[in-house]
Amino acid sequence: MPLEIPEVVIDRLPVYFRRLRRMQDAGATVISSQDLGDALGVSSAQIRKDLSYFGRFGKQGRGYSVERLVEELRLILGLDRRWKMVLVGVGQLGRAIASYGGFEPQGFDLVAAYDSGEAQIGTTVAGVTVRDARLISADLRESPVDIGVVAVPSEAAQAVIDALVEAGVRAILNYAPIAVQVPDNVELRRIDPLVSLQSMTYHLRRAND
Amino acid sequence: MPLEIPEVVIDRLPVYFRRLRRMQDAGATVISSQDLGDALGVSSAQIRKDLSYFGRFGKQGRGYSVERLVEELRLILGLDRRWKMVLVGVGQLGRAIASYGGFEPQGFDLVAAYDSGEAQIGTTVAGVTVRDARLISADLRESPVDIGVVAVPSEAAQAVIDALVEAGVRAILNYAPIAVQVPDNVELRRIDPLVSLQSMTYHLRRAND
DNA sequence: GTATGATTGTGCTCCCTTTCTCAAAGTAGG
DNA sequence: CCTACTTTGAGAAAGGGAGCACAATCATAC
Repeated sequence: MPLEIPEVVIDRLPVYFRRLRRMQDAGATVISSQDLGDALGVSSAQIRKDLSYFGRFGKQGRGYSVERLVEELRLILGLDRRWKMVLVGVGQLGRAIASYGGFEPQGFDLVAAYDSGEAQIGTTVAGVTVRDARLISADLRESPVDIGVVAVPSEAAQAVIDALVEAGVRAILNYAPIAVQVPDNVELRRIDPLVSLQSMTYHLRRAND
Repeated sequence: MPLEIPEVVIDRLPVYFRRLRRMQDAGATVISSQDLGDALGVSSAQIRKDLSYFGRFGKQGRGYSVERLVEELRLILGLDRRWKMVLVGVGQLGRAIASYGGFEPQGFDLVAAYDSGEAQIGTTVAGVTVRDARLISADLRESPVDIGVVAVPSEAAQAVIDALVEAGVRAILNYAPIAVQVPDNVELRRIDPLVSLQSMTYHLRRAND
């Protein structure tokens, strides 16, 4: 199983997982790759191939057990436990992220928040008290966390991320609109709505039909 | 120029654009593909090939004029004009999006907001008054917009997006955590932090080093 | 029990993307 | 002007992912 699994495959698994859970809630017990693919807008072959990297979960003539698949994906993705997150940057964007209610039910707990601004330090956000960003290193050495969520201005992003990595954080979710560098052993994802908008306008400009 | 340009190339252009503008602000007049690649963590060959789809902007032995390249990318991406956006869904997430100050300076104007909840209709967000979501169709027929930003609950997302597409919107930015379908001639991007987190935990689980 | 139909898992092929490579073109210094 | 160095643009090669196709397997109906 520890053979090379393409990154694109990993990125699709959460999408499958989410859809399957909805189907499970809706009472479905069995699903074919065809039907799942139709629901998600991908080909059935892709779903079968993606899943086959991890095992043989289906039955010919029948399809996949929804329950079984949900449990397998939960294990594969590491969602059978809770993960600790820290937020750095509690400006408007940071506060919105912290108060977004969608993380906690999925196993992601915000355990601390940091900022470098006098005005923010000491305030409360989503149940935690905002601490001085200079304490990141010391705090995380004492009680490690899994994921760093970065919502600071572009200029500060690289330094904040360096500090998080230095403090042992191995996964970063970057909301700052800038390209940052991390070592190979650190996972980085960026949330960048402006880039999405700007790639859509390329197509809009050409769609004079 | 209207030959087939890969989607992945388009998705990288805004990243190049943003970095080049920062370099321009910093006073840089010339940049090599090597240096730009180093700054962004991509190969110089990729940058040269990406740019070569659109023209020959560089000079051998010298590199690219930063100013020239910024202007070319601005035109390519359609950022030499302003774009009208509507927001659907003004709950916590929607309000955070609306009040995010990063869109307007880049040419994206929020011109209207909609919600289906009594409690929200009539309130104000980011300078616009929230209207009944049932008015989307009529409103947009009268004054068309370019981009729809969707921040409604998962259950409502597909219906809202169908309504926007029906009303002539050709680009959708979807914040709802669900896979939705659009016709081929409509651009769709999704902003999905939870999927990003869940693909990172796959790697975290395996990184017991 | 048998026939019919459905569906998986996977080898194979095709296509798309990235990287390699180098001739051509430009720069800089003396 | 000449030499040494830099960098682009693009053809060729390599690499990787997606879809096709089908044998194997399971379900169902009668």
